Amino acid sequence: MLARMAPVSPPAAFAGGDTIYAQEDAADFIYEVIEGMVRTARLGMDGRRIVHGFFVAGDIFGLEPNGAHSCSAETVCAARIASCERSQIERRAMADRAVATEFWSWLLKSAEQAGAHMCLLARATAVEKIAHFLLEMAERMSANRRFALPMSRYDIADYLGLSSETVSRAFTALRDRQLIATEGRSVTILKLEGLRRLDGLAA
Amino acid sequence: MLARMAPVSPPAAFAGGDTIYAQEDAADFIYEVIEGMVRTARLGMDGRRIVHGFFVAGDIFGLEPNGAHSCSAETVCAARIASCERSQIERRAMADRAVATEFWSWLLKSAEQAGAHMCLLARATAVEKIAHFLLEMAERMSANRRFALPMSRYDIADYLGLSSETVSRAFTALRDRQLIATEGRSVTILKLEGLRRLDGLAA
DNA sequence: CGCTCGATTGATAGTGATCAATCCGAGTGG
DNA sequence: CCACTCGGATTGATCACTATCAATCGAGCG
Repeated sequence: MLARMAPVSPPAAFAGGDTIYAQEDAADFIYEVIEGMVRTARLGMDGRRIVHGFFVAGDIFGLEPNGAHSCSAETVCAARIASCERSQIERRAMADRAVATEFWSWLLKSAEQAGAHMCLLARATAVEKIAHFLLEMAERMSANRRFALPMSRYDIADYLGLSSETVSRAFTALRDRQLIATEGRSVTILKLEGLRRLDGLAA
Repeated sequence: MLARMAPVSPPAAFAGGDTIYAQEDAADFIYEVIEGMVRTARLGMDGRRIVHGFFVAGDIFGLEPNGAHSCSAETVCAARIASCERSQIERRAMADRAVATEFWSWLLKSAEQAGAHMCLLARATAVEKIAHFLLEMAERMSANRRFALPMSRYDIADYLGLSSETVSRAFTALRDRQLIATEGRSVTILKLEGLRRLDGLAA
């Protein structure tokens, strides 16, 4: 929660597909998703896109080491985004011990998540990646069984290092195994345990 | 440099292959490599290993969000390792603004590196991964053209999400293209530009 | 000397990318 | 209102890349 740490601007409203900042833009602000979803992505020289992460309500993004963003950030669907000057955060972190602690633990947690994602990218099969992805999304969107994925198959593919066709096939494979049901972009988890068994990466 | 930030213990000497800490151990210390090389790795339930990173002289490792290590850390070759209580670091960071800034920028930089590695894992071919790996190692071991890789092909494979055989084949492919020369585990870069062209992931 | 481990190379199989066609829903303009 | 279009999703066919299985070779070591 950014507001606990620094004064935030009133949330700005975006439509789906809007660009919040572009690769190489100056990284002077930090953002928090109030509602909706945001993705951060990087484009390689050869046009290959990598989606670094999806951010939902309560998530913070836009913090980067150098002066410039290494990723672009776009809304996946209509969203409201609060922002805060980076210098403000830094000043507050220096002055207020609680803010510093919160920020520090947040940084560590995102490093941890990046590590888990690296495991997934390095070693999991397509179906395992999708199973993990669905469990991750269900948890982050705090949905029990049924939830709507706002992002396209292309977004999922670029997040998991797959092609969109393979993402489709993995969905149908899970559906054929009766682990999930799908209806457009909304997913119902039928057998949580079955998905968990496929997500065998966590130690 | 850990010593600038907190009192460190005198460096401990390890042989190659020693375990510094194991997965699930309590994460009460932070470490700095003084000499040699360390790898951090995670084992999945099914035995698949993922090497999260290699650390050389000057690198810090062992900092994790929860109380327990999610990775194990082992020496790749004989090494000297300094350590420091985590609580000490935290106390110093609270008290000294310069320490806090240094630590913070260090955290952000490692997040950035993790992001770059995710791109590599997600989208690069085997030869591209090896090309990038060699450039990364040449830079981090501050070697100009010729350097010895202390880690095995298995370590490299688990770092890049490949099999050891594929790593071997990628090395011979690069050798056949006259981009590198190899002699056991030591590598000579013959055409830096050729390798850079393969490493087309950075934006 | 024989052992084991790591590296390399070959042969084969499997997984996912790519090319291609179809289908569907939403938006658009006649 | 309906034909039209367009992007996303799905499925099929084929191909490329890498994993896997297997054999060999060499170095280090008891």
